[in-house]
Amino acid sequence: MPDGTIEPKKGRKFDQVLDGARTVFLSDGFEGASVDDIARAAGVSKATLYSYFPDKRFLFMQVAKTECQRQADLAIENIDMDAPIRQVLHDIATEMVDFMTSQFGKQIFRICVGESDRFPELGREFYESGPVMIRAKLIDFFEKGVARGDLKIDDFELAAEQFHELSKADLFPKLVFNIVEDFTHEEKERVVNGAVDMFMARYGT
Amino acid sequence: MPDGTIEPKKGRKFDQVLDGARTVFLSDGFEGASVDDIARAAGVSKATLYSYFPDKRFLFMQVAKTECQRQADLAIENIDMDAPIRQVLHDIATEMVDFMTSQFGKQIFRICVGESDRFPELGREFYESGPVMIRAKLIDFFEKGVARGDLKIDDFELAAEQFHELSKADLFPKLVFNIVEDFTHEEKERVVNGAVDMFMARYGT
DNA sequence: CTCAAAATGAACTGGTCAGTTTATAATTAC
DNA sequence: GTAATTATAAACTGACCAGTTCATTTTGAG
Repeated sequence: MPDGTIEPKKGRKFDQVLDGARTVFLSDGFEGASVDDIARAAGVSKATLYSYFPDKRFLFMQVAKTECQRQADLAIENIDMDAPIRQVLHDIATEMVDFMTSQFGKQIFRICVGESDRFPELGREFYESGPVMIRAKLIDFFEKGVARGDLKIDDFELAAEQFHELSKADLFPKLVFNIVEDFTHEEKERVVNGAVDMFMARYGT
Repeated sequence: MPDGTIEPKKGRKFDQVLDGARTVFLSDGFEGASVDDIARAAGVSKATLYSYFPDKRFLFMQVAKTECQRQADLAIENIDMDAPIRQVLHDIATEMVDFMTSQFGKQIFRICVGESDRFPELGREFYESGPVMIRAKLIDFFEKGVARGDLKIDDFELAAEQFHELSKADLFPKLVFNIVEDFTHEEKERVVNGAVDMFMARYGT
């Protein structure tokens, strides 16, 4: 029992399979990805893959969960919560837009929406580890703002969801319906600043 | 040439096929729906179906387009554009929420998002006949509001997209990720009123 | 009634894919 | 160095599905 290294999750090739799966799922979607493709991309035999994961769905869930966690960890801690309020709002909105427009953000959303009817845990799982987390962070910040006297908010949950939606205005539909591939910095700024202006007009003191 | 009746679109069973297709696509999605199922639901042989439509995608596009048109026609003309501005905004937001939460609205969105990667015309088609139409209507109304002195707006497009997004706050994610099936009138009112309040705080005079 | 156009059903083609099996080879542990 | 664990390749099962074909029946117009 060599406990010198941190216990590897499941076996030598576990992460290798997960990596291959992430690549293929992200580029082909859930239905579009074949298990043979995933095994090939992972550099692993199909039999090995099936020795780690009971089926394709489970494998996909694992990929989605892992990746969401990774993204959430990355995104949160480069915002200075003590900067002036408009600055903080601007930065948060920018983070959200950047995530949404990233390859991963776009694809994971597309897949979760497309499959969450035939595959309900998936939608729930994503909702819990995405939107719910974001909302919690926003509410935290709003509470500070109210305490400081910068904001006046009655329904915190609604305010958080409003800010979230505002940050995606115009960009989001164009993205999910494949009207455009990506946005310039200026296009993003227009929406982000619009969101901040609107939010402060409503909830600023 | 009996022109007494309005020219039937293509043949006796055209609409019958379309109806069956709508039913099956809406309940099973695009990939999930089999052409055999559709033919069965339409009460038509597969050969007949293929004599009307070249392939499954074309059939789906036809269903989506027809249904969007139908919904758009229905929704638009029961709003009194000359009522007080908050009233009009409230009514428009309510229409949008009702559409979004309808079986058709939910499913067509889910399918278009899920398939628009492998099937790009679909996304574009839906965007043009959905969000773009809504935005145009909103901008029309905003222009009237500005002329009347009720509103002050610089970026009309952005304002329209913002109002659209605000009207879906909180409700939309819960729907597409299958957290809830439907909303009460009160739940909808909370969001709709929140959208109107926010919009007027920013753009009201 | 007649005949052509439209519709039927059932079989068939060619393809894809998830998941299993098996005999063999590589790794690792002791 | 040997035995046990883990991985491999490749073939295979069973199922599903889009789209075609064709011999037969139904429909409807004149």
